[in-house]
Amino acid sequence: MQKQEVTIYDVAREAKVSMATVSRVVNGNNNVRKETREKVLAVIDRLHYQPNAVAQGLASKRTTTVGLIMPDLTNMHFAELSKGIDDIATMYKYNILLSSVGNTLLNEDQVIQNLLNKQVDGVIYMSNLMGEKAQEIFERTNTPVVLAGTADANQDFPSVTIDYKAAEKEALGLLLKNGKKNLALVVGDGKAYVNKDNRFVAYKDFMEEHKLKNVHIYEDARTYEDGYNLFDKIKTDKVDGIIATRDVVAAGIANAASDAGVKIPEDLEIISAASTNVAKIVRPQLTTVQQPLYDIGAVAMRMLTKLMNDEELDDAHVILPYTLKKSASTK
Amino acid sequence: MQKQEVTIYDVAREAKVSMATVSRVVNGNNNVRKETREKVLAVIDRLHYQPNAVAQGLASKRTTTVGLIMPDLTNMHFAELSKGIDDIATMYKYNILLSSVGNTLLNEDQVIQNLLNKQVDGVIYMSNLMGEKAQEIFERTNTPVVLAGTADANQDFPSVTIDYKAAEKEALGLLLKNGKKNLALVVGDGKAYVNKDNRFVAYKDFMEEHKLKNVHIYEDARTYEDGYNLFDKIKTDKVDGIIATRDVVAAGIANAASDAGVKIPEDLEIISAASTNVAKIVRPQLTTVQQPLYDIGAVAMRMLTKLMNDEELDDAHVILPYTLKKSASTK
DNA sequence: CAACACATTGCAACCGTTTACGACTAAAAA
DNA sequence: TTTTTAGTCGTAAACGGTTGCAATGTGTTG
Repeated sequence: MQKQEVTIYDVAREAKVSMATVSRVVNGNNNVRKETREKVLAVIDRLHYQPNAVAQGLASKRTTTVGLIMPDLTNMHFAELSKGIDDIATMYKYNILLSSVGNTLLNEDQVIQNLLNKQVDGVIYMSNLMGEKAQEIFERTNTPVVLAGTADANQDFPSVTIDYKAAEKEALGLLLKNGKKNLALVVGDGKAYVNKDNRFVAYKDFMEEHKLKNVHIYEDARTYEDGYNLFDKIKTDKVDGIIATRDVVAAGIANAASDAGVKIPEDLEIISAASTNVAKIVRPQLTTVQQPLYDIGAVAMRMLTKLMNDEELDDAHVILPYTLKKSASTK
Repeated sequence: MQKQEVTIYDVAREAKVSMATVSRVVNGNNNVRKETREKVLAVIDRLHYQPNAVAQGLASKRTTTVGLIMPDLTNMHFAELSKGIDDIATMYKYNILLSSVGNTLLNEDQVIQNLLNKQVDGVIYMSNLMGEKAQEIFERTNTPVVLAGTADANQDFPSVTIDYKAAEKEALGLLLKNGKKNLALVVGDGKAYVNKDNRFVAYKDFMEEHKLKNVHIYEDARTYEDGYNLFDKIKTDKVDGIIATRDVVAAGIANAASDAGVKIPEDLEIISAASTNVAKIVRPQLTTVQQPLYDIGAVAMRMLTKLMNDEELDDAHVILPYTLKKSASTK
């Protein structure tokens, strides 16, 4: 049951040097004579010595671990973000400690506190909406935090996003240009920063600006089924242009429309604000707002590495470009 | 820059007790008088004391962290597995340390070693094929390992799977019953345990058994585009029945077939061996082998908790039931 | 040859906990 | 009253490293 077979002390003894010296060669400190280094390395090799990262963490106060906070692993949006984060983290030799907070804010603060107790060197937060307690915890700690694909209303924390308002308006503009007047917004969590503080605002601005009266915002549409089932209401409301934030939802609406004999894009145009495989798979293929999710994650992680290294950030609020990619679900 | 504001020692001093006592109340040890406990808890509360999990880990040799090894976060297959794992891990108060090993085996052993150095209490492995070095490392350590959705040829490690051979044969049987004779297998990694040691074997058995001559195995089909592009070859080979292991690939084939005017299921039947949203979204909807991915992950994690707790496993090789769910892509 | 600079190494404190062990107290048993 | 017993609590040694500082040796310089 001996977990730690061989410690730094064993190596020191075998190599006839002090632990300090072994520690130095393990950490690539170059204040070591070449022959000594080689001698130590030989022993390390022979004994299969592996440093205990927990002990290193305690002594050095750095765990080379970053915490990731997200709502749902199986949501492609977060999966893509995570991939960008993971790749950069790996590149900089950080491990990722995962924490999904489900879809509710319940216990978010406990989850975060737990992460902090594990002494992560930094945190990437990509949940939709930061709760008050969470924010307090983040403000109290000096562990750096970067938001990826979301932001806080006060811009208190560094973040990486796209210009959600502009994207929303551009998408709405396309629908309007195509002659659609009864425009609707379909979102998941209405309280999410991206929705409440961006999409809703942009939508209302747009509607006012173009003197469009029929405001339709549908919330809590998260799954394919939600989208499929929502179609009835959409039809009743005579909506002819839709922007859905998740593409599985958009796909559900599109399929329901097709099944009901409604022609896309003639009678109904659909734009998805996310862009995953699904948008290509559903027929007609969806016009989408292409968010550079991978890049958002990667940039966020890169920023975090700087912060963990006590470097300054050139820009604490990076906004990456999006593109509106037209496809068959709009004219 | 003081990371640790308040330690157990501070609490001890303020509460006029020893560190040992504080430790006891923190860990819920009941050898503490009620009044003492309350006094200590009050101080903990007042000082916002949070235990340092790294120090706990070093002293107790348990990190309440498990390592997760998988190829790709953005592959729904692994995402679903992970969710099952994550939920159970959370339930048992474990955190997850993520390690994706890309699609190549390169450095897999380093990744694993790194995880082990961080003193994870256990590992869940769900990559397709365990490399030799990886296996050696796992055999040398006494950190428990459970395989989820895969297995090793020798059954050396506990695992949770479905009966891939039976599933394969049942699917092939359906195609044959529907009059298809030119049956093909489309897989991602041909060397993966699930394919090499199960699907290929079952396929060849089946073909022999039914005296079918035209063997078609297509490898390296991983993405929607791969599937779409593969269709040409499939057509040339006059294949009329397909089992694809990934549903995005199946969707690609289906869409390519539709675009080429090939009728599904009349001229071509398709079965997907995986079952995510995509199978429902593509038209015609795909007949799928429903793997209980979430459950596989959950059961694997549950087994791991037992192992980490030095409990015996009733069954080290759990096989969960699958179902063949017929839909529009087969008759 | 003395003085000094620099490279190399060891000493020992420290990181923040857990936990065996023993001490102490008060109540129960003899 | 004396001895047991059980319940509480403190002491101090781990856990496996890192790192500031001092010590040593070696070569350089005046």
